[in-house]
Amino acid sequence: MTELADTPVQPGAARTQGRPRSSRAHEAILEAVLDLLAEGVSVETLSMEAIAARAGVGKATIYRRWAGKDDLLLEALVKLKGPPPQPEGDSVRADMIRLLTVVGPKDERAVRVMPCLFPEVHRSSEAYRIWQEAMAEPRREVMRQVLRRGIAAGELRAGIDVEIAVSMLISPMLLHRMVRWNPALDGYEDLAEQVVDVVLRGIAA
Amino acid sequence: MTELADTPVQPGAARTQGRPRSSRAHEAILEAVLDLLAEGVSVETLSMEAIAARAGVGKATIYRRWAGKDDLLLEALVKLKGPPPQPEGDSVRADMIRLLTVVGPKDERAVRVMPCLFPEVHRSSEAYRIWQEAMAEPRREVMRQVLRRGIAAGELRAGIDVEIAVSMLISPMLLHRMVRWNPALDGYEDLAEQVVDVVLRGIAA
Amino acid sequence: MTELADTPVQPGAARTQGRPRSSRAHEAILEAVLDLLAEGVSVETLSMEAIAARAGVGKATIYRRWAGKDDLLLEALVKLKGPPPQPEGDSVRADMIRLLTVVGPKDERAVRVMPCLFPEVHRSSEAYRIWQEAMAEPRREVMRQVLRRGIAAGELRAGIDVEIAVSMLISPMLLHRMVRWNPALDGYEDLAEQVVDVVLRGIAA
Amino acid sequence: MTELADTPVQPGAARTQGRPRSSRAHEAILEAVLDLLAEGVSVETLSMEAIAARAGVGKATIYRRWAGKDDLLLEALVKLKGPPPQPEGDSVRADMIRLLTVVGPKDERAVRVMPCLFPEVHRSSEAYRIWQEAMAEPRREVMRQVLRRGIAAGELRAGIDVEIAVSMLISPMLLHRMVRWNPALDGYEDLAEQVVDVVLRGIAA
DNA sequence: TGGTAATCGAGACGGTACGTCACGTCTTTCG
DNA sequence: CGAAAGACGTGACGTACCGTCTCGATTACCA
Repeated sequence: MTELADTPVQPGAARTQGRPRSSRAHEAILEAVLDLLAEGVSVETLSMEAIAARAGVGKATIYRRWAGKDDLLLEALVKLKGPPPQPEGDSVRADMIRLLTVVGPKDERAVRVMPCLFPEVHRSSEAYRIWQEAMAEPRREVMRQVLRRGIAAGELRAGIDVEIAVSMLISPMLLHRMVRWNPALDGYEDLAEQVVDVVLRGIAA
Repeated sequence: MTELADTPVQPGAARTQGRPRSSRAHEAILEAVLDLLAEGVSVETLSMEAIAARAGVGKATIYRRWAGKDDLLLEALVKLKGPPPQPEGDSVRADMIRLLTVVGPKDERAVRVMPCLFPEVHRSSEAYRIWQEAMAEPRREVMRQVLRRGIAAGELRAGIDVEIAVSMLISPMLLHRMVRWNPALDGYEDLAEQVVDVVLRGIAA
Repeated sequence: MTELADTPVQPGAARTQGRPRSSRAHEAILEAVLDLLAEGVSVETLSMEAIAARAGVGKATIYRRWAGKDDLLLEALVKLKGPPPQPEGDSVRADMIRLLTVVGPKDERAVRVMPCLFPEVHRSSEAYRIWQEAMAEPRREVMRQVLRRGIAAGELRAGIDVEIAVSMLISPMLLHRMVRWNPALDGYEDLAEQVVDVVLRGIAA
Repeated sequence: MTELADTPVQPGAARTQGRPRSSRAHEAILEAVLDLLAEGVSVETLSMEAIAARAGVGKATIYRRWAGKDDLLLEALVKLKGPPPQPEGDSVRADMIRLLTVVGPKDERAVRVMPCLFPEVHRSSEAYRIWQEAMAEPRREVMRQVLRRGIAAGELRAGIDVEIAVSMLISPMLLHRMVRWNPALDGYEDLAEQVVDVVLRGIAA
C-alpha cells in the first residue's frame, strides 16, 4: 500500500524534529476501529492486527500513538459521541426528556462499545479521567443547567441537590440502553418521560 | 500434585457410568477464580491456564464443566453474591435504604468483577439470561414486594409503575458502586437515603 | 490442518507425564527446513514462521524443541549429512582421494547451509560442540585411520603428526567447496588428487 | 546531536550542486561498526539503527553510501585488515612462516568478523568480488611471489603448481583461526611451521 | 471380583494475537 | 541540497493463551 500523506498531528507540540506524525494515519486508525465495530466485531475479539490491516497501517504506528487497545477504543468512542446536545429551553420537563432520548446518528456503534468500556473505566484511573471529561461531565453539565433554570423559574424546589437529581435521571436510562438491566422496561417507549415525571415530582417546588 | 478426591457432582444425572466428576475440583476451580481476582488479577488478564494452575487442575477439567471463561466467571460471581437480603418490614423507606446499602462480606471482589460482566452480558444472550435470573431479578423482586406492601399500606400511590420505581432506585446506586459515574457523589454516605427520598416523594400517595 | 499423530520422541527421557511430544512434528519441522533451503531460501531469510507454516506446525512446537534458528539448523544439517563414508583400503592415496571427493546425494543443500553455520559455530560453544561431534570429528577419524594404516604399511613416515596431516588434507577442500576461496582453482577437477599428492610426498617415508 | 562538519568526499566527482557529503560521517559510520563489534555485539545482532545512533548519523546517510549491512561490513573489514605484510626475503620457509603468523594489531575484531562474512561471500557475487579483491588476492599474491622466488633459487621444484601450494598453506591456518576446525591442533604454537614444512617437503626440488 | 468407562493432572498440539524490533524508505526542519 | 531526526509500511521475532487432544493413572459402577 502506498504510504499515507503527511499532514502533521499536534503541530504545536514539543516534537519538532523528524518526520511529523501523519494525521491521515491517525484518522484511518480511528475509522478502522469504528468500522470493524459497526461490522459486528465485538470489542473483545477486536484485534490490533485487524485494526492495522483495515487502516492500512503498521502496528507500530498504532502503538506510537496509543498505549493499548483500551486507550485507542476510548478515543474512538469519544470521537464517535461528539458534543452533547443542547436544551431548547421550553420547559424543564421537555428539555429533560429530549436530553435523555437524543440518540446520535451513529449511536448504534456507541451502544455496542459503551458497555465494553466499563471494565476499563473501572480499572484505569486514566481511562476514568478521559471518560469523565469527554463523555460524562459534559452531559451532566447540560442537565445541571436545565435544573438550575427550573429552580430559578420556581418550577423546582430551591433546596434540591442537583447532582443527585442528575444521577437519578441519567442512571436508569443508561443502564437500560446499555445492558437492558430491567427487561420489564423493554416495552416502554416513553421511559424517559416516566423517569422525568417521577423525579420532577420528587423535587418539585 | 495429588489428584483431588471424587465426591460425585450431579449424582442423579444421566451419566452413570465411568468415574464421576470430582466436586472438589469443581469447588477448587471456583475458589481459584475468586482468589485470583481478590489478589488483583483483572478479569481481562485472568487466564484459564492460571486458574487451572492455581486450582491444581487440568485445563480439560475446567472445559468439561464450563463453556468458557465467561461462563465460569458468571457462576463464580453468582456464588459470591449469594441470596438477596430480606426486608425487615419496618417501613418502605427503611427497608429500601437497607436493601440499597447492604454489602455482602465479600463484596470487595464483587465490585471488581461486576463491571467486567457488562460486556459479556451485553453480548451473550445466555450470559444475560443467567445474570438476570441469578442476580438481577431476585433483587428486583425483593424491592417490588416492598413497594407493593407500601401501596397496600397506603403509603404509596396506587397507580404507580413498580418496575420503573425499582429501576430508578437501583440504577443510581449500581452505577455509583460500579463505575463511580458521578464523582460529585463521592462524599455522600447517605446517597441511598437521598435517592429513596426523591423517588418516594415522586411516587407518594 | 489436522493435528499430527503422536509417536513419542525421547521415549526413555525424564518427562513421563502429559502428552508426549509428537515425533511426526519433529520430523516435519526438520524436513521443512531442508525443503525451504532446497527451494533457494537463504539461511538468513529463512524465518521460523515460514518453517512452521511449511511444516504445518505452531511456532511454539518449534521453540519447545530448539532454542533458536541456529540450533534447529544445526540439527537439520547433521541429519542431512548422515554418517561419514568408509575407506575401501586399496591404498592411502586412493582412499584419501575418495574421502575428499565423496559428495552425499543431497549435498547440494549441505553446500548451501555449511557456510552459514560458520558464524554460529564461531559464536556458540554449544553449536561448536555439536558441529565437532556430529560432523567434523567422525570425518577426521576416518582419515586418521587411513593414515595410521599407511604408517603401519610403511607407506608413510612413522614420526608424522596425524592431526596436522588431516587438517592439511581437508582444509583446502573445505574452503574450496564452501567459499571458492581461491578462484584460480576452479578448473581443477583433480584438486583432491593434487592436494593428496603434495601432502603424501611431504609425509612420505 | 550537532551535525557533522562537511569536508566533501569525492571533491572532483560529478555532483557539484548542493551540500557535499561529509567525510566525517563516512568515517564515523565505519568507526561505529568496528566499535560495536569490539564491544561484543555479534555481526548478526549488529543493527543499522545501532550503527546510526552510535555514529550520530541518520540512517539515510548510511544507505546513501552503502547498499546494505553486508556492503558496509565488508568495507569496515577491509579497512580493518589493512595492506598485506611484506616478506623479508630470508628464505622461503622463514618468509612463509612469517606470512602465516602475522597478526595485525586489531585482528581481534577481524577474527570475530571474518566467520560472519562467509555466508555473505557465499551468497552474493558482489561480496565475493570485494572480498577476493581486497583481502584474499593481495595475500595470495605475496605468497606466490615467495614461492616463485623459491623456484628461481632452486629451492622448489620447477613444475609445482603455485596456486595449489598457496591454498594448501593458507587453508589450514585460516580454518584454524576462524573456527578452530580441528581442536586437536589447539596446543600447536608452531602450527604454521609444521604446515610449511610438510608443504615445502611435498614440493621441494 | 474384574471389566468397562469416564475423569483425573499433565502437558503437547495447531493456532491467533500480542507488543517489540529492525528493515529500508520517506518526509520534515535546519544549516 | 545534504544533514539529523524520526515516522512510515512491512514483517519476523519470541511469548502467552486459546480450546483441543493424548497420555498413564485413578476411581466408580456393573456384570
